[in-house]
Amino acid sequence: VLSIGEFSHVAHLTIKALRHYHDQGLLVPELVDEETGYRYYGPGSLERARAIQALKEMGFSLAEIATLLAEAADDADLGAALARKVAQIETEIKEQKLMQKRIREFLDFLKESEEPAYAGEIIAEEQVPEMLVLGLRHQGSYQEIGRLIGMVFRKAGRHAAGGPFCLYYDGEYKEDGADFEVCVPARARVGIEGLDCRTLAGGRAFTLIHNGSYETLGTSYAKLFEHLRKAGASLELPIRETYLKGPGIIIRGDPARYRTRLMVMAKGG
Amino acid sequence: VLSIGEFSHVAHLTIKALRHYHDQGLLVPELVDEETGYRYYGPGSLERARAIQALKEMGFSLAEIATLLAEAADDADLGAALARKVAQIETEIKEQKLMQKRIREFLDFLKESEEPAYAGEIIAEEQVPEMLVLGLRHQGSYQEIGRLIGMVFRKAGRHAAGGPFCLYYDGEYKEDGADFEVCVPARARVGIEGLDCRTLAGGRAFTLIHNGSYETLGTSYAKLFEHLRKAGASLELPIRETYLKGPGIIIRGDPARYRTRLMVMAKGG
DNA sequence: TTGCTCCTCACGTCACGTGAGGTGGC
DNA sequence: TTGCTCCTCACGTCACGTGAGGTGGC
Repeated sequence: VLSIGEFSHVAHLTIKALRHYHDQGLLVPELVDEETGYRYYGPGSLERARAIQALKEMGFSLAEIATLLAEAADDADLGAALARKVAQIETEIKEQKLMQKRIREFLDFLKESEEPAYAGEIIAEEQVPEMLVLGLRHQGSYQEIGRLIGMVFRKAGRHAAGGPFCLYYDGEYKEDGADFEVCVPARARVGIEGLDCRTLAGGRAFTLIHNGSYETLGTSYAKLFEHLRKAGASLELPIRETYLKGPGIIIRGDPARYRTRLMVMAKGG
Repeated sequence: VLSIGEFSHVAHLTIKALRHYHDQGLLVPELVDEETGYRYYGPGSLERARAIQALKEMGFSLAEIATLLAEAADDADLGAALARKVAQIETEIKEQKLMQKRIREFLDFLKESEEPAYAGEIIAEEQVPEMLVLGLRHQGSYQEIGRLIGMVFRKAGRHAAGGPFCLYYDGEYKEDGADFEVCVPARARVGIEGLDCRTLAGGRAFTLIHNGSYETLGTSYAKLFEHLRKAGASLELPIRETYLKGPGIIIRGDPARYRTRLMVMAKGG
């Protein structure tokens, strides 16, 4: 017979674990000194300890192990419980994989919508090329844009090739019933249920980077339109608003740090 | 502002969970009535609740979520933590798969060593066919057989095609330094490090099923040898002992239920 | 008064690890 | 006496669930 410390070495179990198993009645020492309370273990204990370890390495809890060891008369009786455990682990793995999928999709989204380096709040005139996009047109409130962006990204999945933007088809600001379209650049022409895949025409455009909260967008638009008028051009709808850095999906960033690119196409550009 | 019950509905979180998040400082109500202690939640709480849920579905603990929400200024700041979490989940999945593998291997072993239906303790004379086996020869004590069987099965893996048996090359019983070989039937001729793959010759054999503990094997052998002598045959080494039902790997079955097939080949059979 | 919503303890879960504080024999 | 091995509490972990017992306004 061995003291708990000695047995701990041969069984590869900590003293704390052995005491715990004793408390649980899972592995009772062969002898307990009544005076000192010292536990003593024999070869039978070692055999049982091995069985416990083997079942633990198969993912069973101590309570499960206790009932298994109590009810099974030999190895063959374990079959059903083992098969069930494999299935149970399988569903756990599926949950883990689902978590990974959620994270990976979000990481993809972060990568796509990474903010490119931009100069300050200068008004620029440029020739923009045409672009393949996936769009979702909607009549409603601007409040819904965040939700719609999420939806478009989810539907587009791997086909999304950049950050989201929005096209405004109204000539004026509308609280309700605004007509707009949430878009993402597309990698290739694909057919996706609920999304419209098409080419956005390019042309002569005026752009401005707006820094800060959406509530102050008006001022920036005013500047842009004024510039347009001075240049003798008139705008062609829709207006394009690209969310370089917006409120985020999980964490609402500081509105002061939002960056939005406003773009209007010059008519007959 | 909403009471905890109302907020619980819109946020899809139980009241208990909301109170817990409050205790942890993770989601503090926007207003707490000092007299009644009633909690009241506003739209800001909803946004934070969504963030918490999103991160929970990605596998983060409440403590992790608290630090993430405290330290990240926007979505992009989550990137590193998310990547780490994917890796962490990956190692967890690997552990789960290892558990499944252990269980499956054991289930395979159970299936292979399933006890075929046998009549009682009759002595039979039969022609046995030759058999392809994987063997591990060893000099030592019979005590080691259990361990060696495990080793042979582990090495043979998928190539094992049936239950284990043992060949005894000594003409007598030996406590120490016995010469024996632990074998399993093989599916096909393969080369496995440490195992000898070869064909066991068939021939005229006498077999007897021994029921019960190994300690009483002697009596059964005596019967078998006597029968052999009466039949005018002499035995050819090695003797073959097949463990139809033995002590098991995890659970030591009742020795009274062990079943062992003893087989001796008749010389010049 | 009954019913409903809310509140605050306090305990349980799982498999031990981490002390604290104490003992008996070499 | 010191050191070593052993002992028994008791608390912490994680994210709540499950009561118990009580309150204030409709």
